Amino acid sequence: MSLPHAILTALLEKPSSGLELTRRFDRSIGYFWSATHQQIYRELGKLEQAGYIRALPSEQPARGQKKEFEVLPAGRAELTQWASGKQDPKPLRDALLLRLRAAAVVGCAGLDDELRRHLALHERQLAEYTEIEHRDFASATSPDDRLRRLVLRAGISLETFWVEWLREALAEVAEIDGAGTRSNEAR
Amino acid sequence: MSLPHAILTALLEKPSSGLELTRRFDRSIGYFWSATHQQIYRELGKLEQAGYIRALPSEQPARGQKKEFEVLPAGRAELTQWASGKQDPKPLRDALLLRLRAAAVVGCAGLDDELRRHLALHERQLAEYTEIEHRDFASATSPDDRLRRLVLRAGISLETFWVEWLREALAEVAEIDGAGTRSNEAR
DNA sequence: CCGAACATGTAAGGTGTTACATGATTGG
DNA sequence: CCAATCATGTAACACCTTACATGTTCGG
Repeated sequence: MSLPHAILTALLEKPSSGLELTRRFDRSIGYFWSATHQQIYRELGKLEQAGYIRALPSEQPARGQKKEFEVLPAGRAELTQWASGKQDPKPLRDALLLRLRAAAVVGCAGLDDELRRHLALHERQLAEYTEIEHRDFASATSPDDRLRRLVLRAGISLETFWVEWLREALAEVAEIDGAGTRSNEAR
Repeated sequence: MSLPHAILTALLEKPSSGLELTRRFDRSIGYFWSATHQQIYRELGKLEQAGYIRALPSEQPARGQKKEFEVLPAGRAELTQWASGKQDPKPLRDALLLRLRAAAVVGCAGLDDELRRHLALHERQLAEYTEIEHRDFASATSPDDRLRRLVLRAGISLETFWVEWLREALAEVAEIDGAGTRSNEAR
């Protein structure tokens, strides 16, 4: 049940419309909890019905019209309770690792291209995070900023992990393929 | 569409029954792709219908009777293709990071207990992985073993990341709380 | 007025989670 | 023979993903 709380957090930081939320979920919030606009609109409906948020009373609520939401006290209470509760970390689920394990069984043709592609993606993401840290958190002093920087650093460390591991993986696969080729030539 | 391929990989490594698969998904395979027995039985049914696997012809296929599966050539072909294809990495989704960001807005009461709890969990997982590496991969020479060790090392690096980051987070939260307490006392 | 971008939504299908149901085997 | 465990499933629900549908605003 994380998505509703992600939305509550976003709306507390700044009241927004569905599309604005979608954009923010493509940026800062999406760095650790992604969501599509369909998920967001559906969830906004539920949150409004539950009395956690309300539409800012402004224009007519017609289709195609912008509709901004703000968090009600009940929503803030719900978020506070959720954030301070218990929740076990979810086990890792990564398709690339799974594919590597599959490659150990069915052979790893063309695997290095995919590893290089992922490496490039993670390098780019790492560069983006690093730039954000320098630009927005050069001097983070308020508790809010310090917590947000802490979260950003988790992202940086994670991308750093992937970059390093993918380089190791490429070296390993190159050696395996090399050995395979040599033994093929030896026949 | 990763679960069916995870099952195909597992069955290629060793033909198994549903419950045996479940156990293996609690151990080695589950380290990077978890699944419950309900998911596994449902998926075994689909894979059998698709002609990717078949039940080993042995006893009567009655309810409550053990039923072992093996991979058919079509299943191996499907897995090979999937493993060598393209797939973008999924964006990170982590509830703890989200809760930290929420805490930046609604306050971080009781947060350090939760951080300490997660730290203990990740320390234990790291110890388990490290032990496996020493026990099973002290001298990994075959291509299979080297790939499997590579995957295991990803797990080790990830758990190491969490342990280090959680320690940093605890220090940060302690400072913030300390400052908060001091400013409360100052009133 | 028309196309592009903005803005909100519906529908369908796949995946994961939780709770429950049923039969077989084995140890006491 | 009874309880615990093994083993295989069903059902219902929540969640995520993809594709599609509809209306508004604004620039040319």
